[in-house]
Amino acid sequence: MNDRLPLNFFLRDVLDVAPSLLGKLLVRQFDDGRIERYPITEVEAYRGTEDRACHASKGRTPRTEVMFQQGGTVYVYLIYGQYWLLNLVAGHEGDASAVLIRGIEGFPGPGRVGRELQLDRSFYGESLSDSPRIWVEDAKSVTEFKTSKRIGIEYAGEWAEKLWRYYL
DNA sequence: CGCAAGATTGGC
DNA sequence: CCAATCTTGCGT
Repeated sequence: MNDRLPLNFFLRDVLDVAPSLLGKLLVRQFDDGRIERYPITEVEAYRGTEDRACHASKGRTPRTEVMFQQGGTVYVYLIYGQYWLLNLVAGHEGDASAVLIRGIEGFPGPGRVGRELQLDRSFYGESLSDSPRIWVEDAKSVTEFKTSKRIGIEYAGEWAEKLWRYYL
């Protein structure tokens, strides 16, 4: 099909939004007009200021600001000075939660996702409802998926134990 | 203003 | 196992 997910899809608890994104189509229209659709295969939920693994746990900063706003937007940031990681902000204003897109069909790994989609700083705050270059389309719901602890956040103490990684 | 650490990846 | 590469938040 070809329908963009409505804003409401993202205005739910991130623990509902994250697994719901599995199998959905991440769509990117590049500068040359080319459009690619990638089924989402792996995600992780980062939930609010309490979650020590979530960047929002640092409070409101220039970098985390978009997560504190209403969901349905893009949160990107550069990691290790090399990779732009893609997150989709979830929840209502103040929830400060987001879903990290860790893998899409053909491109496993958050860093590879950002590279394939040619992301950069300009995507920060982009609206998934209006953007002409990035959005998510509905697809047949996934009935089965796995969960595990989130990757690379050993510093988060008890929060590192949460099974908030969802993958096919 | 300096510095250590980071939701990673790829090469040795 | 470890370097690459640079932004960010925090301490001085």
